[in-house]
Amino acid sequence: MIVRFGYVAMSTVIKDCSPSKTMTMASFSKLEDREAGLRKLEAIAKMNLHNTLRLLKHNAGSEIQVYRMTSKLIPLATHPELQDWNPYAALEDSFAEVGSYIRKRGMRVSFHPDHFTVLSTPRPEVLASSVRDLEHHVRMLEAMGLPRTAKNNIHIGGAYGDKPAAAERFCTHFAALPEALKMRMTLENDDKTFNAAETLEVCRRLGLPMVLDIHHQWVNNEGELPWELWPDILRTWDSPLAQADADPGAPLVPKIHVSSPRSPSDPRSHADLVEPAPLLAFLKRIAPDTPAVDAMIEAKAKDQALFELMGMLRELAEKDPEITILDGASIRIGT
DNA sequence: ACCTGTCAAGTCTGG
DNA sequence: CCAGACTTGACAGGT
Repeated sequence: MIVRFGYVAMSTVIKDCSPSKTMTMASFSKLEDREAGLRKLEAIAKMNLHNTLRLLKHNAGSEIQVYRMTSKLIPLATHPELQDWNPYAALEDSFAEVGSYIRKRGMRVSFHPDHFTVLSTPRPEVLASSVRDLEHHVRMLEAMGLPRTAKNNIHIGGAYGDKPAAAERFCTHFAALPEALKMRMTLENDDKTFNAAETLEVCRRLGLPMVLDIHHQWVNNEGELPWELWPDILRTWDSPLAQADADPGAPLVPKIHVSSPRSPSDPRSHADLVEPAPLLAFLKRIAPDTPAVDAMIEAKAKDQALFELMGMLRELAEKDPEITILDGASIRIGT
C-alpha cells in the first residue's frame, strides 16, 4: 500500500507566506471609497493565491503531492453585505496559474469549508448561507480548472437534540443541491456529534466518499476499532460521485485525516506533531486490502509535523521490513 | 517588537 | 432566553 502525506493550509517552515491574509468587515466599512475597498480585497486575494502557489512549489520541492488549500483565499467573499461583488473576474489569471501548476504536477488538492457550512440545519437562512459557501468553494475549484477529484470536505453538522432527524435533513438538503456541488463533496466524521459509523451510514446512502479522521474516531466512537469500519469506508470511494473524471473506471484514492491528541487531559485538541505508532498500527491493518491511501496531517506544526513524521518513519523503516520510504512524503506499507 | 481583544458566519451548554 | 465556550490565524489597536 502506497501512503502519500499532505498537510493543511499554511507552512510553519516558509516565512511570510500566508495564503489567508484578510480584512475585517469593520475596517472595510471604515473606508470612504467602497470601490477602492473592493480593489483592495482583490489585491489581498491575489497575494493569497500567489502565496498558495509559493507553497505548492515548496511542496513540490519536498515531493509533497497532497495539500488542502485555505478557505480564506478571498477575504469576505461570501459576506452578506458584499453579495453584489464578483471577485472572480479580477482573479481569473491568478486562479488559472495556481490550477495549471497543480494539474501539471498531478497534485491532489481540496478545500474544507469551515463549521459554518451546516447542511443538517433546520434554519433556512443557515442553509442558504451554507449553499452559498459551497458554491463559492466550487467556483474557486472551477476557476483553477481542476477536475472533480478536487473535493470540498465537510462535516454533517449539528444534531439539534435528534441526530436521526438531523441526518435525514442533511440528506434532504443534499438531494436538492446542484450536481456540481454534489460531485465535489466528501464527508468526514467529527469529534463530537456524527461519529464514524453514523457518517459512514450517510455516505453510503448518498453515494458520497467518506474521509476517515482517525483522531476524531478515537475520541468519538461506538466502541469499534477504526479498521473495523475500513472495508465499508473504502467502498464509498468506488461510488460514481467519487470517480475520477479523467479515468471513470479508476476509483479515487481514499483519504484519511491524521493527528494526535494534545494531552491525556485535552485529548480532542491537536498536538504539535504526529505520533507514528497509532498511525502505523492503523495503516498496517488496512494495507492488505488497500492499494493506496492519502493521509492528511492535521497537526499544529503543519508541514513541519509532516517532515518530523517522515524523519521518525525513516528511522523505524531501518528495523521494520514492512515500512519502505519511497520519497520525501510517501511510504509503502507491506509489499 | 510584542501583547491582547476581536473577528462574518453556528451549535451546544449552562444559567 | 441569553452569554460564553468551542477553535483558529490574523487583524487592529494598544503599549
